[in-house]
Amino acid sequence: MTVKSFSNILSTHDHSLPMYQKIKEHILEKIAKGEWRANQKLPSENEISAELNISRMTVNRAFKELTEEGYLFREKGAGTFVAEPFQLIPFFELMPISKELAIEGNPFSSQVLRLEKAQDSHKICERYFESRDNESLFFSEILYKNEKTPLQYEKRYVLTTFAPHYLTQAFHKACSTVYLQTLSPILSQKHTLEAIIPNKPLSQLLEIPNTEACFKVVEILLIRGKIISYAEQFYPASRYKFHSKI
Amino acid sequence: MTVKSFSNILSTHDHSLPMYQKIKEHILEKIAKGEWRANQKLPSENEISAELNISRMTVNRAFKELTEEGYLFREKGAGTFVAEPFQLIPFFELMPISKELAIEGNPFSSQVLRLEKAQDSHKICERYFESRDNESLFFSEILYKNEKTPLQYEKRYVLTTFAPHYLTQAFHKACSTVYLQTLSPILSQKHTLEAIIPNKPLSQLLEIPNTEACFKVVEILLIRGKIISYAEQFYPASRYKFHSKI
DNA sequence: CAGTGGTCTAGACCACCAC
DNA sequence: TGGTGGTCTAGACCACTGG
Repeated sequence: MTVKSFSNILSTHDHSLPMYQKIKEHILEKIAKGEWRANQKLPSENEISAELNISRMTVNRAFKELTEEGYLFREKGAGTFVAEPFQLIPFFELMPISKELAIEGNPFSSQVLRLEKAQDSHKICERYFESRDNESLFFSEILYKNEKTPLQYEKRYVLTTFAPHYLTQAFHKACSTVYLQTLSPILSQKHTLEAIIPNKPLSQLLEIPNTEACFKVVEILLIRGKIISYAEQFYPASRYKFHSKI
Repeated sequence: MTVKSFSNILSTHDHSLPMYQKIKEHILEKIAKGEWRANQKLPSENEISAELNISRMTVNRAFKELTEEGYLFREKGAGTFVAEPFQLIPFFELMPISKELAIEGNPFSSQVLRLEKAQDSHKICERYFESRDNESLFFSEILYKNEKTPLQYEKRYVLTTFAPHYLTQAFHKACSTVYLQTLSPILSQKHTLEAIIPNKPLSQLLEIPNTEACFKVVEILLIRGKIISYAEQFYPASRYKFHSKI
């Protein structure tokens, strides 16, 4: 790649934008115009820094950011390449139930059905916590309502060591998810979304006919990869829809 | 801030991790432990680089990345501070079915059940296209399979003016969504996700017992706000789960 | 004013890759 | 083996902030 692809970049003495920004925009323009196509190799950091008479670190910053933004990909020892154009992938947000109702300004109430030390913690640890230790667990069953309409039934296990005061909570202002999130700033989480047909007790709890489906959300909370809570949440599908963002 | 907050970082000669990573983790740990709280000021880049006897650029990279990740915020001329803990809102991606199977390296086949000019376009325009004009529409019914297992049933209406060659497509390599996306670079889209219990014809098509729920996705494709396609897609819930990307 | 972060330089060493 | 990107250094100048 000996072609001078960057020579028409504005002079180094134009300080309206930082140099790495100018490089980024120049590259994006080439890609947008189709001048550089997917999987095509870009000039190396050394070539560009030599051509523009700037430091390699500056070129590196431009390349690194464009890579993080998904426009390029890099291979150690090989080079930097134009990435495949990406598609708009729609996604659905899932907010904690209390947060969601609060945002919409709806009243929120919770009915604690059970809140106790778990009996069969050994089995639960093995099944849901990926742990062979018999760790001590709390168990809760909560029904969250919008005004008087059930919106979510949740059963949850929590490590007692993580949330020692869990049993004293009323979950009046915040749902269990939000409560646990406040306990640690470094909580991470995984969710799985399924669709199910509720069994009879569940449909009675949620006050829906058993001809109606439910969303089932499995929520796993982790700290540095260790599971500290496992929950299953059920939403009546008639009262809950996901709308895509983007 | 004269306290030596970083002195217990592993020696510079430990090359198991890049230095900026070690700094990042050290900072995250302090935040996690509550040692540094929200809005608290961190030592400056200069202080840390002096204390650890490393370059300021290395500290800068750690700070910059933690800021991009939302853990810190910075103010020019003032300093670097711990950010408010943020809530992780999980979201679920919905990829076009052919793209999803391609990524997972699965075989993909499609069975076109119907592909024709729509009969009752006037009603359809009014109901789904927010249009009182009687615009000409194509109609398709397609069953997408992974190997021989049905994965998605889709019915779709498309403006004939947008996709004049729609009837000649076989949808062997790309599903209808991807085909339509290739026709215009400025397509936007809206999706709605519901859970339903399938009726008998649908459960037969998808080859599932009628005790099993389905995801129903409504996909609306638009160009500059004008709807050009309306589709309903049904996924058997037993064969399809959404996993959150945080 | 002194200190801060934002940017940039002109080198350097390394692991990795293609040849 | 020579080129690539990943990382790091020891300086530097600037605009901006706070006291």
